[in-house]
Amino acid sequence: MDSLLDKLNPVQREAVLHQKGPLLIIAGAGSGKTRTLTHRIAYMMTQGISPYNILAITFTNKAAKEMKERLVSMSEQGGQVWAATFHSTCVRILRRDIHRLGYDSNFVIYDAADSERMVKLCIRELNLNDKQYPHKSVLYFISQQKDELITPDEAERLVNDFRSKKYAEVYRLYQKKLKENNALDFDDIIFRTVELFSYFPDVLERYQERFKYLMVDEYQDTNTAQYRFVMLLAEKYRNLCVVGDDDQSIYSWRGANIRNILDFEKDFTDAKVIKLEQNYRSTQNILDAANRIICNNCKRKEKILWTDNEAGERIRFNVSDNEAAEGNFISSEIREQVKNGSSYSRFAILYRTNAQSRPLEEQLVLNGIPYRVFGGIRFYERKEIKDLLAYLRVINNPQDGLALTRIINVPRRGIGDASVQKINEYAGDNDISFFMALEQLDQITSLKTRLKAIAGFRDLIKNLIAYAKDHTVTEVINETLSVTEFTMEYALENTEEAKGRLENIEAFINKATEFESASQDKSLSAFLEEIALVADIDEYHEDQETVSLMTLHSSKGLEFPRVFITGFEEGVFPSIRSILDGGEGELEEERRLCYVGFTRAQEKLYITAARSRNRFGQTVYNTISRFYMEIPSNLIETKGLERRNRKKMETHDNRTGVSKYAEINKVRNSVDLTGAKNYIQPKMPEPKNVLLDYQIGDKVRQLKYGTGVVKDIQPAGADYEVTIEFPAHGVKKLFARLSKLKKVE
DNA sequence: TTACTATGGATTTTT
DNA sequence: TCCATAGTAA
Repeated sequence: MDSLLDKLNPVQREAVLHQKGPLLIIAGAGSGKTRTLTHRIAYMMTQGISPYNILAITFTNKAAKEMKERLVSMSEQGGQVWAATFHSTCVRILRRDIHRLGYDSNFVIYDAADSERMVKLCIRELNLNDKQYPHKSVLYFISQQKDELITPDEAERLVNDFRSKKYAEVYRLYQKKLKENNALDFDDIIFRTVELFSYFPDVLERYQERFKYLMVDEYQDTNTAQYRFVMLLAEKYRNLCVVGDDDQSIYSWRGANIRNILDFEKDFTDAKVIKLEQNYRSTQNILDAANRIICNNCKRKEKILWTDNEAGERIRFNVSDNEAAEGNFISSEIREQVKNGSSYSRFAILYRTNAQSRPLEEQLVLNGIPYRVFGGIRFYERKEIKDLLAYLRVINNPQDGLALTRIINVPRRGIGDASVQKINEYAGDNDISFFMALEQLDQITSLKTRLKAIAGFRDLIKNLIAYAKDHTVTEVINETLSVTEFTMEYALENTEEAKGRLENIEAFINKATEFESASQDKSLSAFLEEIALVADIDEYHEDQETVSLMTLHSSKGLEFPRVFITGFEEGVFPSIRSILDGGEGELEEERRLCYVGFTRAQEKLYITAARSRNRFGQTVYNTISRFYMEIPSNLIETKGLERRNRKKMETHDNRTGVSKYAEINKVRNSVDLTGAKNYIQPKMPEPKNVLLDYQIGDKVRQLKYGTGVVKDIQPAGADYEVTIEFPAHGVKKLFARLSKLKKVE
């Protein structure tokens, strides 16, 4: 028990010992926040507090998982603590009680793309013009309202002008449709839970009793809805500990309200406030620069990070002629250091926007540097995966009209918009769901020649639903793939892109298999739910031998020995929008983003800029980021800028410099980057054909399932599907290439 | 119904 | 430049 406290510094210890009543921990970057939180929970349990009464809320699955793992390693009861994201916590609460709000407890969760499709439908249905009412901004409006706990009725009352009224009208229709589809979007998950707590005190009380001790991580990122959720839960026992850093608030555009953390002491006048200011991550030079930059923001809680670490090297600032040269500089720097014994995984390349990754990737490819891009188009947002998921969603819940209309013509079966429209009309007239309309197809006389194709689709779905009743998720996926001939189009295409898609499908099947072996609840609905609530960054593992590329936003919470911050230019970082129409508020958020970026670096920080870069196909000339001027010159070593021009980058010079890179541009253009999002340069080229050193009847070993006997081997595209009977896990179908089967004697 | 061309818009995105 | 969308031809 004492050893728990021994591992902490005095301030951290103070936070751990304060167990009852409101507590605000301001945790600077790299100050051992997670350590403090987990120790606090572990210490609680030694003081006789039941793990059953503790709730720790995070924003990402990754943070929740990390916390759980640490707790398990620290305490026997650690595994019983409820540590989860806002969304998964609320989903669990809703599954139990949402029927009180008139929803069915097996509601589906819409992701961003589903919401977008739904908004488009609503705009069309209200006969609004997409030019005057762009779906993106309507979607943003709706999300904003929900973050602020504003219902459609209230929204309509709150706004005055005609256009905003229309926005509110779309919101109302959107909400109505979601309910008809028994669906919740991400914002609803929080909103409906707050509603549930507000309208049904008995439900609230049950959870207040259950969660007598609350902890909220990244509190600076909470929006109004999440704030209400926390306040309601904490109201009764007031054992609320929030942890955050106002300087790392970078999601205000997603509704995060920085005031939540700044006003905590007003919400709880008896709150204890603890500041963790000792940094264990970065060198003094990096910290000094970060401190100096963030000091330029006015609305913040005063704090100065310090460290016992050595001063370290100076920050390196490098200006190149164009973005190709920028990428090349980074690549040679990495190559040089790896040659001297460093490893790829020690490097991260950060940028403001995802679009910046491509020219960087090109240079990495040219230099043979293995890398991995995080974010961008997510795995579950890829077309082929979304299509396959839509099938699963329909099988799970045929009332899911959005999913149903997505796949009705995938792969092509000659059912176009016109037919869908007619079915929709019939469904609307008779007040039934799309699927019900399919059941009564014969009544829809207008369909004529298309009737047969549609009936075929309907029967296909019905068969799959029946099949799913007594088969596992993986089997259902395989069955779906085979009866729909889903992969046929891709297999025939035989392009790099199509190959990538097939690989994604394989990877998806593997995810399903993984799910089945890891999860308690192996049902299809549990699988879909898990998928709905994961992000790509959750997949980040330190052990991959690759350089990591990601946006500055995605990098929050991570650390790397060596960090490159790229595109350090006016209009790129800070972004053009924050300069043009943002006002000081948005610029301050950019500055916080810069602070986040700097504090990711442990040993060495590089900042790079390019004099010119391509923007939407046109060359633009940027000046150096204003943030550069905020770094004291003794902390930074600058290359590529004339001394007299340090304050202001030239605008028209150096067009000649481009020719220096003409050579490399030629090579660059010949590099095929299709599907290179997750490009990992293989050390040895992988064999095109899968060589199998086992046959039917052989005993093989697989990482997860152990040993089993091969029952069948079937070709599947460029791969083989191997059926194996495992004594401990039953019969599994695995892809040879991905499941790494080894023959055992 | 689909396959083509023209047009205009384009941050960040924990779930 | 890349992408989604709208309009048109077949």
